[in-house]
Amino acid sequence: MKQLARTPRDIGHAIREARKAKGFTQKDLAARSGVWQETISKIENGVASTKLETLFDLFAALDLEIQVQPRSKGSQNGLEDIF
Amino acid sequence: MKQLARTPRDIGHAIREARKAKGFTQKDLAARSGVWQETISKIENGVASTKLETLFDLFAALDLEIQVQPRSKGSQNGLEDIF
DNA sequence: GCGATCTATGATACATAGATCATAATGATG
DNA sequence: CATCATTATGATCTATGTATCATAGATCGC
Repeated sequence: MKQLARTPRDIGHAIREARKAKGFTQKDLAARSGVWQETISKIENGVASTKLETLFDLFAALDLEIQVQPRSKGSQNGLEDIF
Repeated sequence: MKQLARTPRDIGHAIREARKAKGFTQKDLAARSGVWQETISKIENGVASTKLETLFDLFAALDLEIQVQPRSKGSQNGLEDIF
C-alpha cells in the first residue's frame, strides 16, 4: 500500500489509512507515538501543517517511511506512463 | 532517483541532492519556493524540524513528491528482499 | 435508544519554526 | 591571494504547532 502525497492533507489521509489498517484507534496511536490524540485528529484531517518531527513519530509507530521522488508525470496516482 | 527518509535529516539530504541535481543555489530555490535561503540552509542540514507546509513548498519547486509506504524490511536502502 | 468508545473542537500556555536583517564562514575562480 | 558567490549562523519578532484539559459530537454494539 503506497500513497502519493503532495499536500499535508494527503499525508493525513495516508496516516489515517495506515492507522486503521493496523486496527489502531487514535488513542492507541497516541500511546505508541507520544503524539496526542487531539493532535492526531487534526493531522488526519489536514487541519494543520505538522512538524516533520511529529510526522516521523507517527510514521515510526505505524511502521511507515517515506520516499522522496521526482513527481510522476501526468497524474496524481503514482502510476507513470499513463500517456 | 529515489530517497528513503525516516528522519528530518534524511529529508534535508534529499532536498539538497535534488536542488543540486537541478543546478539551483539555495537562493534560486528560495526565489522559486518562497522559503528563505537561511531556512533552506537549516532544513538541508537537518538543524530544525520543518513544517510540512514548508516542505511541500520546497518539493513543489523541485518537482518532488513523496510516497508513504510500509517500512522496507531489514535495511535502510529501500531495497526489499535482502535476505 | 442507551451507554460506551472513538473522534473532533475549543481554550490556554509554551516551545519553536520561519521571516527578516546582518554578517560570518566557506568555496570557487581569476 | 583577492574577490565574488554561496552557504551558514546569530538575533529578534511573529506565527503557529503541540501539550494539556474539558467536553461535544459521532459511531457502534447491545
